[in-house]
Amino acid sequence: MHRYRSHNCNQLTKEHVGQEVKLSGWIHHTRDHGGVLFVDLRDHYGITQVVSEIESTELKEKLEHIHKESTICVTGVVEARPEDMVNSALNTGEIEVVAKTVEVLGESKAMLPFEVSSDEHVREDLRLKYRYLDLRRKHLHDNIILRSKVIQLVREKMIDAGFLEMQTPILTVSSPEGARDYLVPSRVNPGKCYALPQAPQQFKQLYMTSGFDRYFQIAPCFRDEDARADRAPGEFYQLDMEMAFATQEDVFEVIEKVTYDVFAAFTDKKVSSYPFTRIPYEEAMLKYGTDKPDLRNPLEIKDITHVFDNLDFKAFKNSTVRIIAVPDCASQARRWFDRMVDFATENGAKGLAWLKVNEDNEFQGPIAKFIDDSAKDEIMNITGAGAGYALFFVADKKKEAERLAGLVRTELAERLDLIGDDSYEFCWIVDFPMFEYNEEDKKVDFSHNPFSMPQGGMDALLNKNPLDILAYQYDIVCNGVELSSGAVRNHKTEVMLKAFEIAGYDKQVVESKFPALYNAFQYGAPPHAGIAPGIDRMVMLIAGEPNLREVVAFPMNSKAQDVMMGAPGEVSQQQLREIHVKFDLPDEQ
RNA sequence: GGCCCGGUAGUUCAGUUGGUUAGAACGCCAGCCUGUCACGCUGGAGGUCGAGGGUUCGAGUCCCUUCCGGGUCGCCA
Repeated sequence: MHRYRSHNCNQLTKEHVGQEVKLSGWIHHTRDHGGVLFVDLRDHYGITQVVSEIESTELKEKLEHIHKESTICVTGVVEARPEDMVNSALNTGEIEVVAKTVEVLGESKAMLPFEVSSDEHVREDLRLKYRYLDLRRKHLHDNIILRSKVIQLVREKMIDAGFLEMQTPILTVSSPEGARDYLVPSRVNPGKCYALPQAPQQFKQLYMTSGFDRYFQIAPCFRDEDARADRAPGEFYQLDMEMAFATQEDVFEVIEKVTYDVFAAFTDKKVSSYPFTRIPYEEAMLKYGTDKPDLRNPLEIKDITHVFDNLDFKAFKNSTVRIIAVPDCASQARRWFDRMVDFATENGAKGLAWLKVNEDNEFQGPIAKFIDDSAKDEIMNITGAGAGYALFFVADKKKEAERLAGLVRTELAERLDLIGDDSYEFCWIVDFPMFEYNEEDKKVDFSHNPFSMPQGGMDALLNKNPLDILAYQYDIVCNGVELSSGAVRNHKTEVMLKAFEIAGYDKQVVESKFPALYNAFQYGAPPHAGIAPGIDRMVMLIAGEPNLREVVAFPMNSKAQDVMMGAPGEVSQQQLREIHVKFDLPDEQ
């Protein structure tokens, strides 16, 4: 006979009636009716009802006093439930197990920190402290199962597409670009530190240079940055991939298929069919005011700067003017518009002008008097607005106007409930600028990844205004969430040196900061390109969760602490001496 | 580091203009109940109202400081 179980708690049906079985699991719930006692026995797979009848008083007494969430092992006989007692909510609802023996395997305290059997909202710090109890709860348990299945499918799809899963070092060197590193002091090299990788960026490029063709890895990445709902502090996972002899389109083709297949496999919602929409960065900033637009939002921003050139409206003079036309909105109360103005000013706008288009297609509202007939016609033309529309105007310096119009677009859609929740809308943002002007330092900087290939190559670097040069740099975005960025890499040392020179770094900096890539590329590098979509974010989107911690089994809190394990923790003086570390802490008060 | 929201029983929450002994539901404990599956019924235990200070005859409630949690900006692919 089996030591712990002959079946799991989601298995037994009418077919098993009459069999003697053994089940193990957690006491999910008990219902004591005096003469008869019901126990819902739960394991990873499901729930089975165990019954103790009046004839076995001793057994019933025993079961009655075992605390919920204890683990027990039950032997008994499967019996069919009467027709009208079938529980259709359970896969095992046709039967029940009449208990003969019960053994307590692991006892639980009487008072649980929170109810495991209910899905009632619980304070998050408590959930994190007792994560093993939280993970027993169906909702989170199912999310972690989903996560595992998503990763498994991603792996299968990548391998089907000819990719090899390969590892990269966890203890490596600090990368000077990007976020702060997690550092690990070296014992045998006093005064030196390893860094945990922010991404396996350089290693995957070295794999390509080493003659491998298609690499991928479900890669842990470490960044010492402050948390957000969609950004875990500390560590997270990426589907890191790279392809040799590949263009941007080659990467898109692989990733579009994998993301589509994975999302479609786990959701009933509509998933964008591929090829996904490509939106140049400049266009995204104009139409959506952001480089991670939510395409479920039907509103679009238009530029009407030129319309105000000939009008005597001082507030809009010498500004970039953007407009959002919202259908079926003119009926909103004055107070509703005032609240939108408040929203805009709270976010740094000087104001938010608005107009209504009335039944006769006339403008009504605070700034109507400044807009003459020809300007009105032009605005109606550009926006496609008609009766019942409300128009919102944002005027500022170009960058600020873009940002504010983007915020207003999102806020309008949310307040008017225009964002449907029945689809995953993917798009690529392409043609990111290679450089940007850093106002603070008064210099040209890389705007994203310094290893991206500039469009036009060396010729562009030599002959174009740096701020006009675009990069083969792209983001994949879903429902307003940035899943990843990627790029065609710069595999030519001379182009690399020139690009760094424009950003103010000389040859020596490149040689010393990126010795591996710089040296490797002098021995014949293949053109290569890649991307690294965030696994946690994908699962978060598929699970419909608002927050990354709902799809991570053991997440840290927003202060990058694991309150269950007590990480980060103190270490002994001996350990610190061995790694040659002394803390320099601010004086205690 | 800035801003916003929150912290009341084991849990989720309510708590009026500052006014009697701070409540409910679930959970827990005891008892009753032979068919429940959110079982039902009776009774009971359980509170530093996050902490400290202040105003007041009187503070869960008002003020100040501070701690903790979440969100967001800064930061960040």
